[in-house]
Amino acid sequence: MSRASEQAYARIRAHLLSGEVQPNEQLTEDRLAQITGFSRTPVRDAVRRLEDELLLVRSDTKRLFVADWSRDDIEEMFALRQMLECHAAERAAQRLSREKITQLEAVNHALKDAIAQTPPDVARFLDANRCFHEAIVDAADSPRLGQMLGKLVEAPVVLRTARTYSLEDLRQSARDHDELIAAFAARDPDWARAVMGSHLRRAFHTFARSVGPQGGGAGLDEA
Amino acid sequence: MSRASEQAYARIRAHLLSGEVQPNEQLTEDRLAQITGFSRTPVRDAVRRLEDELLLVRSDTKRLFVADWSRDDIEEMFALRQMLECHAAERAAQRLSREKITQLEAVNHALKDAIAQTPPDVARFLDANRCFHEAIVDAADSPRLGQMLGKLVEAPVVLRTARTYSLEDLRQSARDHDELIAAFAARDPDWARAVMGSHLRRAFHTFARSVGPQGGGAGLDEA
DNA sequence: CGGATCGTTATTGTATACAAAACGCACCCG
DNA sequence: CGGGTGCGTTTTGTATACAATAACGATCCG
Repeated sequence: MSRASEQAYARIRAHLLSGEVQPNEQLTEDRLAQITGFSRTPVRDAVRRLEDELLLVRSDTKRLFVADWSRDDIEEMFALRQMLECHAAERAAQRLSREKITQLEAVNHALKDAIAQTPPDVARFLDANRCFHEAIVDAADSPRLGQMLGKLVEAPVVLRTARTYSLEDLRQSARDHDELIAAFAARDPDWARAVMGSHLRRAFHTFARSVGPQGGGAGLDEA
Repeated sequence: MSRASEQAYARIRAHLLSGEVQPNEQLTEDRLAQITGFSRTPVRDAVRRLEDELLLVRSDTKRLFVADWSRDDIEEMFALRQMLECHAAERAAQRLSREKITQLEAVNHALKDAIAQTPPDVARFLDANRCFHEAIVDAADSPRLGQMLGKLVEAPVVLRTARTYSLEDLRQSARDHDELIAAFAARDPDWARAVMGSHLRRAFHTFARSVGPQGGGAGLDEA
């Protein structure tokens, strides 16, 4: 989309993730238009996308609310991501060129650098991590798969999860990436799939441990 | 969405599937507004959805075109559908109530009736088939999974595929459904997944056989 | 006092006019 | 003759006004 629509999307999204709004809180298109500074037209566009990503939901009568992610929702999200990204890893193993594999190595090197800082540079870690996973999905060469994963990874939980990583978690991630690269270099789809599976499953448990076993919305229980 | 937006979506979709337009043909929002009789606002809404379903695509400069589904695209679509719907079957096996299973039996009974006609009532078969699969996805109780599968199944290819079924293909589908029901009744997720896998994979090969081994767009080579 | 109904207000949906951007073509210059 | 540049046209993007619908509250009746 173009300028206004895109910016409106980014601002509303930031607003939602910032924690300034509560799950189940009602929003109006007018209010969002005020916040973003654009008219309702591009705002409605942005809202459509955010609905699609399930950051916003509409009531049965079209009123707009901040989504509330239950624990079940989050589990579901992780499960789907795992399924799709394992598939991506499998396909990537069959398609990645030497060149691309070298690039992955570079990205993971940057990721390790971010970890090696004291304290670890989590922002850079996240950035490199995202880049690494995106490259794999891209190599899978499946537009629809990419689209689906895009939405899943965009989910708010992923962002919030980051800071719950311990240093050891971060290091294990880097090791997983190394092994993924080895699987790619060996052109072994099964191996790649398996490594990706354990990589993501561990991420889920790390998350699950950090938020505790209780259900309910994930929007407020922090700080 | 509401009336105009929804109707615009339905009409444009019908227009695309009717074959009156060619793959890669350019469309304008204005033209679609004329065709549907609504203003551009709801049309743009509808177009967004159709873009999301990949029936329409935009060029790098935002111009609108009828999507061209290559053979690779179709294979990809089937592969993703298989992956997701196997997952759904697995989850459904763990969740379906006796009651729901009974309903599935009824639906499949209707499906068999449609086949038993001479000639087979393909429209009714398709309807019952869709209903059957939707019930399973619904029972999987995973909103995002449902959303993803919705888009995939909406794809045009599925509709066009129907008429390439032979009577024997239709009967085999009914048998697959029976076995799925058996797997559900036994609460055996692995069994359900396996049956769903072969069910959908066969559908793919039926399709692939009917359109032949060549690549290229799937929009015109019929009649 | 409980509950339904109607009128008011808040919110979303649609149409239209206008702005911005992209395409195509002709023209000009090397 | 080739290529780039400018201008008119086409197409998409945005703002605004208005229409339709849903929520809320007050009033009236039982």
